[in-house]
Amino acid sequence: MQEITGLELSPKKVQYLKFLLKKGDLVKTTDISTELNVDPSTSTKTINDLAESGYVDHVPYRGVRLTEKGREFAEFFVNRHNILSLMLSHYGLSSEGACAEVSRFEAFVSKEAIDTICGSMGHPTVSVCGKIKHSSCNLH
Amino acid sequence: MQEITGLELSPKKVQYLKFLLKKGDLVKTTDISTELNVDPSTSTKTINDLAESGYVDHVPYRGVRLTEKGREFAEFFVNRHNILSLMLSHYGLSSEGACAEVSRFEAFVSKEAIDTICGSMGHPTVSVCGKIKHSSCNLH
DNA sequence: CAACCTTTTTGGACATACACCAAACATTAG
DNA sequence: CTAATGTTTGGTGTATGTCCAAAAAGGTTG
Repeated sequence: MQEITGLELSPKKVQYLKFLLKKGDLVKTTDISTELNVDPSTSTKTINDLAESGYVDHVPYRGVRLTEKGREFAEFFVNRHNILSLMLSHYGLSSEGACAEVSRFEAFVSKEAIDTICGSMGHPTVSVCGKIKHSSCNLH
Repeated sequence: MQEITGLELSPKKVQYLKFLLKKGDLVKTTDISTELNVDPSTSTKTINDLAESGYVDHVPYRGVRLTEKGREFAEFFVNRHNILSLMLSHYGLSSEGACAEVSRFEAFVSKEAIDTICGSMGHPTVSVCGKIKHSSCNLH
């Protein structure tokens, strides 16, 4: 289990990891390119970056799978998304609006801030976008 | 007065405009490079970009000044920063923590979201980082 | 008012992130 | 085992943002 600052990955790479976690198991690079609306060659290249950094394992022509490290990060990314969406929804944004807004900036919010916000909310278990787990929250 | 989506400028350029508004009047490109910790040649280049897009006027070797358009955007950027900082401070972040956190992601939050949040807060006039004006808030 | 010193800009190079296209390559279906 | 399909490689391009070295402009002072 490694330190997560929350600022390790670019917005696009965060999207990749969240999608990989949602799909689970072995995912085709083509599924990713379809989901994220990019050329298949783009997703292959990005996946190779993520593999080099140890977030995924890539078996060429076969598919991609999160590593243990990748899974931990992906779970944090999903929680971060959900906590931020819940927060925005408290200020009058619709579920969809909050979700869309958060998707643009979530990659730049630190884990430290998320833990603080999460604690301040009383560690909610449900957001407007999905459920929230607290295994990685440092403020128990 | 033109439409502002809030997503027009990159994080760095938002910083430039906020600094220019704070300093007011004619600002040396060297002051900017000192403030933002970049090489003077970097600030000159970025200022030229902003001048091409109509946010500033640049008189070479003399200084930089916000245009009317630039001033409107800069005021929105400052308000956005302050509203988001106030929001985060409601969830347990310190003034400095909220301010630092917001500085990283503010460029990706839309004016539409800010107006909604601002309205939901009852149009506060004071934040943890400075005062808030409401001239540009669409939900008066 | 000319030479010098300082400030600012220009030009060139580089890094990161992201994207696409065309061609090569592997897998799978028939 | 060949053809169609799916995937990767290599090449290129755009947008940001960065620095360094050299040129240019501005300011200062004998």
